[in-house]
Parts: sequence; C-alpha cells; structure tokens
Amino acid sequence: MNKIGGLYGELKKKYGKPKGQWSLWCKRPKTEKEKEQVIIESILTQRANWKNVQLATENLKKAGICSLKDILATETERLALLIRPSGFYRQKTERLKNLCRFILETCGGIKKIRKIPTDKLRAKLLSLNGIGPETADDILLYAFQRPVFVIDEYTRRKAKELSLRKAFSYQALQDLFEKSIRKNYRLYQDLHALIVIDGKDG
DNA sequence: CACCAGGCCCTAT
DNA sequence: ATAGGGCATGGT
Repeated sequence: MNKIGGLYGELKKKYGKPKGQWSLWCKRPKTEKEKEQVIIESILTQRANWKNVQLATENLKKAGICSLKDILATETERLALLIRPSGFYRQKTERLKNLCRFILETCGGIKKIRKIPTDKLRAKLLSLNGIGPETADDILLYAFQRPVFVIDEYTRRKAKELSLRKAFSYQALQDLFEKSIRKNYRLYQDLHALIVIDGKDG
C-alpha cells in the first residue's frame, strides 16, 4: 500500500461523511432529478467558489428551472442572467446548453446513458466545447456512478503534499490514484470530496 | 484595493 | 509539449 492507500481512512476519520454540497454529489442512489442537478452544477462550479454556484442555482430554482430540459427551453439571455453569479457566465450558458443538447438529443436522455461504456462516454463528453477532463470526470463519477477518479487543483496539491513527484499530467495522476485505490465509485466520490474538504480546511 | 476560487479554450513559442 | 491570456462574479 502506497501513500494514497491510507488516505481515505485518515480523512474519513478526521471529517466524517462529506457534507454540504457533497451531500448531494455523494448521495447514492440519486434520482434522475438529482443527477441533472449535479450535471448542471458541474458546469457552474468551473473555476468558481461554491457560494457563487449556490447563488446561481438558487436563481435557477426560483425561476423554476430544475432540469436539463428546462435549461434548453430557457432563452439564452435569460439563462445567462440567472447563472451570472457563478462567473464566466456567458461561456457557461453556452456550455450548459451544449451539454444538455448532447444528453437529451444525441444520447436520447439520461436513462439511455446507462448503456454507454465509460470510455466512450468520456470521449464524447471531452469532445464537447467547454467540457475538459475534470468536468467530464465529475459528471461520470458523481452523476453516472462510474469509477473514475477526479483530478482537480486540490488533488494536485494533495499529491504534491504526499511527494508524488512522478505524476504531473492529469492522466498520470488519475492513473496513479485509480491504481492505488479499489475501483469503486462510492469510494472515489467520498475520497475526492474529502480531499477538497481537507484542502479548504488548511 | 488586491487577490482568490473545485476549468477550459485558444494562441504563440 | 507547454506557457500565457481571456473569460467574470462575489467574498475576504
């Protein structure tokens, strides 16, 4: 067992179950509505602090926009103003609509996605404008329960802290984590959440 | 006032 | 392959 192996136990003991935003992202099983919420938030949270993401999602909720279908049905300028607090809001409006179109129209809805193999789905997501590796993996792991480990700024810092100097790229770091930890989506969800919580904590 | 926050894309070396 | 600029808001 390397340095990553004991990480989950250590962080779990320190923080318990992930709370706050994570109580939705790490919840399982999730309803279809909850999955759609996570998908929407995966875009809004790009390079934004969670408070601002919350302001944006509250605006959407108040406007009665709760599903991917609702997003697509909302006029672009109106949607942009609603999600404005999350920052980079013009881009995010386009990205959200892109993603919703892909899931609803190209894939034929959330349910059909169950049948798409993880590698293929990941490649499709990455081909969309505005979806990079982290957002794709957020969606795969937290909305669709696929055991892929999400690499973000906090994971990189944690890796550095553990002196995992060999891994630089997203791919290398992801391989390292996935090789070190039993491939289980519940474990990956909680561990990634705990790494972020720990990163914010100090 | 300056800096930061859970990315991603495009362009130039 | 890798570096730097642009995209934008609200909190501290």
